[in-house]
Amino acid sequence: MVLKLRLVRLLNAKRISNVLSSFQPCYPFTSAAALASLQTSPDDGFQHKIKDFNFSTLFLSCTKIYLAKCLHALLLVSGNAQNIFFSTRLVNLYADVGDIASSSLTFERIRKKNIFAWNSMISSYVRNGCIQEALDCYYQLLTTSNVRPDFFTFPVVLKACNDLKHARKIHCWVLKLGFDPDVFVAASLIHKYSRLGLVGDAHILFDKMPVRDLGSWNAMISGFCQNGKAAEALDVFEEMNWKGMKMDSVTVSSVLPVCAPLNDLVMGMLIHMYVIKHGLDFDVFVSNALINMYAKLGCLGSASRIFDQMVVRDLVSWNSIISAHEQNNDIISALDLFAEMKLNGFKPDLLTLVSLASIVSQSGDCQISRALHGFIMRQGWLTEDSIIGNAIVDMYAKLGNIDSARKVFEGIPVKDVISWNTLITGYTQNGLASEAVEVYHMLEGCSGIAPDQGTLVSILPAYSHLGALQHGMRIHGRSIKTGLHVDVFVGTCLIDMYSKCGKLDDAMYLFLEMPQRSSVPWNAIISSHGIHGHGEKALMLFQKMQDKDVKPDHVTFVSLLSACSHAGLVEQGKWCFQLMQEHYGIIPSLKHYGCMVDLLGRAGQLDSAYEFIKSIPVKPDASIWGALLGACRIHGNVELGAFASNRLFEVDSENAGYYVLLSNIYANIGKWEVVDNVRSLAKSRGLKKTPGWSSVELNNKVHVFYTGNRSHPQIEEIYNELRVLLAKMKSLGYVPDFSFVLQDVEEDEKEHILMSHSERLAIAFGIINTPTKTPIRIFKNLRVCGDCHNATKLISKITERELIVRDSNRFHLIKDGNCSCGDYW
DNA sequence: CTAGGGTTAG
Repeated sequence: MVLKLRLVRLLNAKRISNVLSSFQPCYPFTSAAALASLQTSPDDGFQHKIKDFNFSTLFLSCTKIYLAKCLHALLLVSGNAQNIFFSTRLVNLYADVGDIASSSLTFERIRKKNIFAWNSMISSYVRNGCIQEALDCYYQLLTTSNVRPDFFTFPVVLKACNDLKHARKIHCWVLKLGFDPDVFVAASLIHKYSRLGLVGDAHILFDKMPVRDLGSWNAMISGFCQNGKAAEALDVFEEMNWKGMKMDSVTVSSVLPVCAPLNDLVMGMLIHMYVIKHGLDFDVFVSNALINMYAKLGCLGSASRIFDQMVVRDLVSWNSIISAHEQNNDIISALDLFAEMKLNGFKPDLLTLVSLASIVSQSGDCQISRALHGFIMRQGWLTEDSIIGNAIVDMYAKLGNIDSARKVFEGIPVKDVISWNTLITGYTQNGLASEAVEVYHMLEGCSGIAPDQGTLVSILPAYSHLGALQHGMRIHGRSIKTGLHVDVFVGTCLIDMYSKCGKLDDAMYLFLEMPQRSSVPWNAIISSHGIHGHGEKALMLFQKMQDKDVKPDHVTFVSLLSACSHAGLVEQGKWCFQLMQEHYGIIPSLKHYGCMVDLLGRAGQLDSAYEFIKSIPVKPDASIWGALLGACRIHGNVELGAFASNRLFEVDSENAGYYVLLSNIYANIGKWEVVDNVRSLAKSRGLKKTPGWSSVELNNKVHVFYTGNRSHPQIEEIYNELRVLLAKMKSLGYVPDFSFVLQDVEEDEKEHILMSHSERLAIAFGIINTPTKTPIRIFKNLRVCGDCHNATKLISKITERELIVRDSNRFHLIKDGNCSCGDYW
């Protein structure tokens, strides 16, 4: 280093630039040392030599902070630091190498600041993202200096202001000073207005422009694109083409991002061809935009090809290709690319980590999730931006770690509507519907944030899950008020909500009213008919869907197969399963296989179900064996049930529900010792049976009843009602089915146990508290037992009420002593 | 010595 400094002094000034640019980053103290050395031992000859040197070329070679400082030192030493040209250039140089503090310090030291200096300072702040400082600097220019802003000032200041109030104020200044016709100023104003969504204002200015260069067209288009106004952007885009204006790389990279939201792959490909024809693919922005366009439209191959062909890649390119793989569910390649990115010397930024969080949640690795969270905290990104916080909330929620999700949510300094939506969805997806509702009420009550489309989509499934029709209808009303009911996703959630609350007719009415171009609403209405036991109707709807050329997806077939399974349509189910693979080329997932096992098993074809499992090309998971075990429970096949549960506990020994199923099988045939063994096995593994509960909605409040729990204030009344009903039921020929009592007790006791099932408490509560002959809707978290199913039928006859019971498995739509969704199994 | 319009996200 010392040697190098000596060199600096000995060489003539013209060589200095070469020496400076050869400095390596391993000399972090070079600039300070150079400054000290040059100041303490000034060499007259050297100073004399650099006095007349043209520093302009030196500015170009300074690309790092220490080089900028070095140059600053040389300017000081050579007595050039007071020169306003050089100081202004220094202001810009420091800003360009990212040292905004030195930049502003240099600016402060300029004694007589001219408009060049002011403009440079404001622009430096903007380039470094210091928006407030830029505006402050501008107002300082207006109020404290004798210098007047010029037409260079306004474009920069406009870039800094993000709200309408400021933009209008600037516009007034522009008019006052007569800069209106200047192309640059006008284009900046146009861009700002179109970006703020003021279509009209942007158009007025645009039409008034005497000369329009390509930049003005681009300003107009990009403003609309960034504001989400795709249609307006395309109008301008077409007009531009029509007027013979050739688009450049800026036009292309502004317009490409609107292809995906419009689902317009053709336009994307046309632009891509234009890009190739005009050689614009060497522009990094253009290639990045192309990668993102293809990735979002599901063409991962095209995205990868563009990435591979890129000569120069930046951080955005890497982020884009990683998120492309993440969005298209190729997490292995996404992780490989992440490693490759680091090998290429790129440091991950906030957006890399957002993609990574999503990858981790798909991979299901809880350990990595905590490491990722730690890394993000250490970077200080969590306090900087809500986006990364939201991504972490989502990640934890998807991994089932809802408590951590909640904690991170609480820590987000400025929560936006997506923070709330993510948490609500997290609770719903983890089966915690009432917590989701609680968070939704907090959002409505005290957050000051307006719910959006995403909020409705996140809260509606919670209400469907709780069977809370009145609440769900309130959301429906709300969506009509805000015009969101025409949204396909909101509409689909409403269909789901109405059908899960027993209102299949209303669900169908909504379905007929909404656009049916995508598979999403079809899947919802098919599954609605499925859970109501209307398998034939579900198949008819599927036929209609095909007639209308709507392409079914893997979800469609899950809905269809489970509809067939609930209605006992074995042959039709098999046909669907074949059609899915042969005609639509959909590779069955474990969900589809599970449905098939359920279909065969429910229908009593237990051996075929087992043979089917053996034919599955992938390793069966717990849900597959669980379906077989459930079928064995229905059909009382002890042997196969024991076999299935052994396989089951190999893959999942943590789910208490499966132990209950197994013990039920043995309880049914009176093998109480085995029942005890299974129960103590579950106990020794620390598992607790999920307590059964039922809920009923009354006056906008959800009342929850636990089996055998006597804590409700009206409990005496409820049991009285049940005793009266029991007597009437017996007179109609009711005989309790004790096979559903899984304890080894006396018959009297068994009768009482059946009567204390949570669904009966809820029904009795409903009967007491609602007008006669009105329908009652019950929701149960587990399956309704066969005895309760029969009892409910009789109660409906006695009370002349419609009883709608939804359990974790299906619907029981009971009226006049019959269940319109078919009988128990 | 100073200026407008561009790509990635939950």
